[in-house]
Amino acid sequence: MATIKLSEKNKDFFENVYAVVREIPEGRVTSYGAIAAFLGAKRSSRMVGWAMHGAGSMPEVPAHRVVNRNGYLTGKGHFNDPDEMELKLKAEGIQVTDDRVVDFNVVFWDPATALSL
DNA sequence: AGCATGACGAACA
DNA sequence: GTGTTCGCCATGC
Repeated sequence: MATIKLSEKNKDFFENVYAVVREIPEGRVTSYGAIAAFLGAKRSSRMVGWAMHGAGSMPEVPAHRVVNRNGYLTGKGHFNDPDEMELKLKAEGIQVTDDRVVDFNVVFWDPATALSL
């Protein structure tokens, strides 16, 4: 169990990330960079990934819908079960081949376009 | 306090 | 188009 100590400052960033991820509709995916950019920290895509790491304790955060800009399921190994990510995506109608989202450009969901600040 | 790492991304060769 | 390097910034040792 990872004891996540959320400092007030980080809490804000983490919650922003979670809020965006929660808005990802089923059958769609987005990228760490897109979320980071939407939050105004486009160069901190790594922090988004770190936020997802904490999201493991956040059941309501569909982290499986977040992949890298290449459409690869880079974070699959961080789930409880590595296959869980691919499985969930397929269950939502997203085709996954060789750990990569098929038609990534089509199912891609851009928070900057779908959401408003 | 300093060094190494990381669910990434963009730039460069 | 592929491979390598740097930047980003929080976390862990």
